[in-house]
Amino acid sequence: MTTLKDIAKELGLSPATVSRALNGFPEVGARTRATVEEAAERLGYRPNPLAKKLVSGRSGMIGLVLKPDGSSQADPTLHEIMFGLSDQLAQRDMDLVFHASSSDDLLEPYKRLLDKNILDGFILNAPEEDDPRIRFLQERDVPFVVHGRAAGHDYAYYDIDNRGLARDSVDLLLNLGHRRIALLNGQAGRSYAQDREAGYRDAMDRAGLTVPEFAVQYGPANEDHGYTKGLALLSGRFGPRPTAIFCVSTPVAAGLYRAAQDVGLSIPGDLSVIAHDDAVPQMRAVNFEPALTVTRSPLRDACKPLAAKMEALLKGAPANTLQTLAPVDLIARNSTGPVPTEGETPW
Amino acid sequence: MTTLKDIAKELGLSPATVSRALNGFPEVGARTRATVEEAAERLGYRPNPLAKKLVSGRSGMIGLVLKPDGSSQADPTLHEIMFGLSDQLAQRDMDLVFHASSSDDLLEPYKRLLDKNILDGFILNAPEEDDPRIRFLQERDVPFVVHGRAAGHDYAYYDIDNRGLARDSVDLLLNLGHRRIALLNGQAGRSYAQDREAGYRDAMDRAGLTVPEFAVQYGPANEDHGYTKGLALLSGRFGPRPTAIFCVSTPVAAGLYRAAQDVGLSIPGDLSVIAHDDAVPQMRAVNFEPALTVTRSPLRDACKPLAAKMEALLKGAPANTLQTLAPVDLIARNSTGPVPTEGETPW
DNA sequence: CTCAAATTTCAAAACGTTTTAAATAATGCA
DNA sequence: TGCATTATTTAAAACGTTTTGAAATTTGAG
Repeated sequence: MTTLKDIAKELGLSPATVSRALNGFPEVGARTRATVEEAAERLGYRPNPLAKKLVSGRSGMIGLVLKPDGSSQADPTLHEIMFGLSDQLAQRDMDLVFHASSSDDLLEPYKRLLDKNILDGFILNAPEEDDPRIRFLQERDVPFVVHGRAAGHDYAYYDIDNRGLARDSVDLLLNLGHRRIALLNGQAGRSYAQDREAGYRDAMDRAGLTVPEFAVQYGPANEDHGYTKGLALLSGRFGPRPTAIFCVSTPVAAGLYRAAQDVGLSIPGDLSVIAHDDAVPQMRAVNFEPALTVTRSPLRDACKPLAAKMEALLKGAPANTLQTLAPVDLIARNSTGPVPTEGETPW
Repeated sequence: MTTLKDIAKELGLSPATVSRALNGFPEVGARTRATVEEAAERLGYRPNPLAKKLVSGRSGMIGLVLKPDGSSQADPTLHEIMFGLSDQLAQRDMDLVFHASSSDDLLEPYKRLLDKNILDGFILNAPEEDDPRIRFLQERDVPFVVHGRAAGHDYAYYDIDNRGLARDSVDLLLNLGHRRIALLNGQAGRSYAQDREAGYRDAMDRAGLTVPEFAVQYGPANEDHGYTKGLALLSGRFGPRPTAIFCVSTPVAAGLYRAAQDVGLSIPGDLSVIAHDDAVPQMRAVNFEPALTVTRSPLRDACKPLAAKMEALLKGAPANTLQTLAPVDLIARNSTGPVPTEGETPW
């Protein structure tokens, strides 16, 4: 391993000059710089990041803690985030230190990693209302960026406009004449679920429609949940069945499709379905039969801003200037249609 | 942040003594040690790992590079490995640095991480025959442990006895009277696929049975592959259909179940199915209908030995003493039964 | 008590870099 | 030419630890 000193000795220069030459400082002579660069290349010099970080106080390592809790198991969204994030961080010369927390103390893995004293910051996902992780990191003054955003956010985040997309989705259904519109939501505590519910209620309110309690169902955003809760809604057990359902994710919609088939309802003839699409590769909305109408925002798209915000944060940008709320496109396909005539009466 | 020097100053000792006291060196007085430990506790001292590693040359970071290639659709096995590995490494005070290689140069991410000069070693998965990654790491003298094992292995690895489990599976089918036994294999290049095929052929050979070319089908070990290739085998297009099929994974078996249903064949009446089970939580062999007969070795079980081997390797153990080939259990359930009378003639 | 041996502690160097403050060399201007 | 600037380079300190070799202290035997 050739070090800075080796180069300095080789050229009869001081380590300081070599350091500056290689780091593009302005006060180094053009000739000197050229010589140094040539020597560095020739000797195959690779700076030792530990040494660099020791003095700069930065390690270039960003932590990501995920909990392998039963429901989020094999979650394709986690997959998507991890791969995308790793890629985007790498492009900014940072690395992803991944930790799976098996402990059920949420904070334990953060404490452990912080104690090791080697991370520059964290990326959090799936925040909840009044999230203890956020409080903890703020208390300790550790830089972090959140994917998503909970109420009263005074930190760096990237989120999509969940409230807006829900409003848009419901508006589309309202314009098609639907009145009995249900929501197959995500887990109750999650802020994205709360925001989408708020948007849903905004639109329903504005249309003067009341929302019976059973019309909003919570659960993990997977196919099983879509199937069982979809079946329950369509069975008519709660009263007249909805003519349109807004699903919190495409897997939920897939479950709902199955439920509709089992009950003998056609889409979009008897039931309109719209969903939010995270655009994970293995569940493509276009491949649904009929093709699924969605609001679409690829999870991958979140990774770049998350990495960029982390970079900015570490460079000293104040957290409250690093907040993004991204708008979402609505893509109309074939799973939404006019309300069936017998369904025009509201709940 | 309190440092070693802070403690030294606080107690009127030298940093050297404090260091030794905290690291359990024998030559430090009992009283001194007690005082130091007390002070360290009181001041909330956390050693700076960068500094430590700078002098020791170790970082405690282990790299894992995965390629998000299209076919590995949200691969639950990757998920399982990542979570398990992170956990096991953490227990040994190491951390997982995860990198998703989007580049199609296999070696690029390894080079990049090595150039950063911060990793102690790598964990590789899914080796192929004459794997370029292995050659590369051996050339550079970088410690690594392989999950799986390719031919001519002179490195540290943990693998299951793929050849043996395939042999056992086929033997079970042979004992039930089956003669036309097919293999739905994984991707052709992968060493685990080659080993299982070898075991399959061992057993068939020993029974004096010839294996027609179409009886072994390759592809990604997912449900789609199981369905399409299963359908092809069961269609009779290649000749008399197999009466038993050995599947390389439970998702493949799930696809095959669907195919059998579509063709109108009952399991195990018309078709016996056996699979290897990685025991990922979202595809449980007991929940198959009928419950799936499998050879079972949880992926999770691989993580502990992998982490342990890495630890040993870094402590200086020679790689060829760190090779494990784990035996696999066969669990008979309800998807295997006696050969149907019309199926007793071999291919 | 005394002296050698054993135990404990210390000062300083080392790891590979960056940064500060000071020194030297080069340039410009009168 | 001489002096003040400016441009370039250097030596040394710093980051927080471990380790080496020496020094100081304690212990034990005679």
